[in-house]
Amino acid sequence: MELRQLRSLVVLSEVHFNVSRTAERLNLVQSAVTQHLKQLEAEVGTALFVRHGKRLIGLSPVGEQVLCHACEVLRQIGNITAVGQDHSNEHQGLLRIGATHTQARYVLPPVIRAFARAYPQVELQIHQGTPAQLADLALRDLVDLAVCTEALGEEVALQTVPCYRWNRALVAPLAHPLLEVCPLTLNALGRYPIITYVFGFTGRSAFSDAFAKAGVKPQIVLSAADTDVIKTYVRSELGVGIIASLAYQPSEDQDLGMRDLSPLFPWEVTKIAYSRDKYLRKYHQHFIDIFKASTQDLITERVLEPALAHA
Amino acid sequence: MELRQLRSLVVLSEVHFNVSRTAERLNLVQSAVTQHLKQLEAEVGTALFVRHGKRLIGLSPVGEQVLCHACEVLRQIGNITAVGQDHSNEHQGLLRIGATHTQARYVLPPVIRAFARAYPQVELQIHQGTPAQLADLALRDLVDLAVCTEALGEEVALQTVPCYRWNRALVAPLAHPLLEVCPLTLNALGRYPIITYVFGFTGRSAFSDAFAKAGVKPQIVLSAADTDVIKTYVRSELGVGIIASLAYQPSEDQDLGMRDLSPLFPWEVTKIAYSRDKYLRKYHQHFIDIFKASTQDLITERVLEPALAHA
DNA sequence: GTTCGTTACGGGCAACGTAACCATT
DNA sequence: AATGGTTACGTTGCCCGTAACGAAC
Repeated sequence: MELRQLRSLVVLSEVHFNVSRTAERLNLVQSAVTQHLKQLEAEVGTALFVRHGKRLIGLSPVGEQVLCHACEVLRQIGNITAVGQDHSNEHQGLLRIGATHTQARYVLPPVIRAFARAYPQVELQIHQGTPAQLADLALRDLVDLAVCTEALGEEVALQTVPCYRWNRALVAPLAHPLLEVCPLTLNALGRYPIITYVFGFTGRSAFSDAFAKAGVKPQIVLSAADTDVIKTYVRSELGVGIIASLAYQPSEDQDLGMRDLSPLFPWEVTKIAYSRDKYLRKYHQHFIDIFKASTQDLITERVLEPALAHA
Repeated sequence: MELRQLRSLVVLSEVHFNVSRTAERLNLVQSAVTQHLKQLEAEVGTALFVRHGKRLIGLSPVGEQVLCHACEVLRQIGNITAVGQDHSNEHQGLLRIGATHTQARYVLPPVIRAFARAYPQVELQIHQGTPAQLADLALRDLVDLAVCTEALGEEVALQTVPCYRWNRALVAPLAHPLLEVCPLTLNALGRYPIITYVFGFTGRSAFSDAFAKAGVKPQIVLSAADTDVIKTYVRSELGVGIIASLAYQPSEDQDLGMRDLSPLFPWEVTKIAYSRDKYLRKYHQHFIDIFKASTQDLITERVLEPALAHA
């Protein structure tokens, strides 16, 4: 058994079992990949693939298991090279971050800036996706670190590091009556059309639960995965927005009023997650530190103070 | 990076960094192993070994980490071949069991007999060791399954399957007064010289705790790792023996009297442990089933009934 | 002096690439 | 047709083994 055979298998599974594409990605010729797969099947002693004639369609049950172990092998091989680079080229490498739109747009910029200053030779990649996709990317080691609020808490194969707490804010056109209502309650919110995040995103389920518990049925006129989209529709007066308060930017959002909603909804915790059997390079760990330090400011400036004001 | 390089590294660490022995084990020549190690160091980019001149003495910190990942790689490679064999030669293979002497001598024989009948083509190996050694063997995948009562409960990298409960029995020459004392207490035991297991073996620490809690200081005249040794010295009247009750064999131990001690000591649980990231072949799992079923009888015949009698 | 590790060199295997041949859409 | 996969065959690279050298105990 050879590593190249496993590489062919793993890449094959990533390109929908197209042998030609697999060969391209590996800088090989198709026939070489065919050989690898053939040899692997011979060594394992069973068919690993489901075939339609000559075309490969998918994996047999045995193939699934083999793939799983093969991924782990390659990850560990990656870890070995990472250990090496960490001791020779400590400041050089690649950092692949997975994040939701909100994180990428409103939380990561200062973190990335600080990190890039500290590690100018580390190439940065930001991959966007839904929380569920991010968990998957982290598990398959297609990103190094996933920044995420939901959906990865229960995945045991992921190590999660809690980083900061946040809560929601109401945004509405400046003259909107909800900006003045006192006290502001879930009931009051329920009387206006609301624009907020789609399910699976940014604390949406806790959001809905809060309304359900209060016996209020909110009028969600629009859901979006993306705070910018929400703001856009708020500006066109489709409804009031409920967004993560850290996504309100005083400088750019002067035309929108903002009210902290932390008394009404539970706090959310944003974490950084990574695969448990992944070796974190020094700069990976440093990124986490920077992220935590930087978001500490977020908490003090944006979240804790308004929260205290309402307390 | 190639698998053979990692194999050389791992085997090297198993033979105290003797390159020649490594080569023998791998059916290679010394120079080949030297090459592998050299290439690996080159790829990792750092010294992996501590050297005294040309001799290899140990691993550098980086080497330790690399070794760790390399072991994992090889284990997963092993899992892949295991998956394959499980689907082609389901009934052929190797079963390496780690056990303490007591398990190997008194518990395993009927299990092994049943297993060997079911899988005549599976080669069996029994490795003996202390519980701590067994845990280590299982972690390093030098045994498939470790049968053990202690010392592996807290190791998170081991999966443990509880199998049966047992407790202790007093064994003494037939005329010994302790066989008649009623009620039998820890205090009474404390008045006679005792022979039992050494620390780290077969529930010895719970044994000592029981005495300590009762404020009794037992007179341990001899400790042994091995029930047979204990019985031998009991026969030569050096003291009374306290052994796992399942190690008393009515047919062969007619010259010794036996009294159940389960009211005096806590129950122990014997488990089967294996490395979490190990693929268990069908017959591995079947062995666990047979073990549990077979020891179920032990409980009914030897443990539960006397326990009820005393209840 | 013996055991052990490194280096140099040559032969043999096998991995890859080219190319011609099938299969599927 | 065109895209995708398999098989056959030749060449190159490199992996191992032999052997001579150098260290360490």
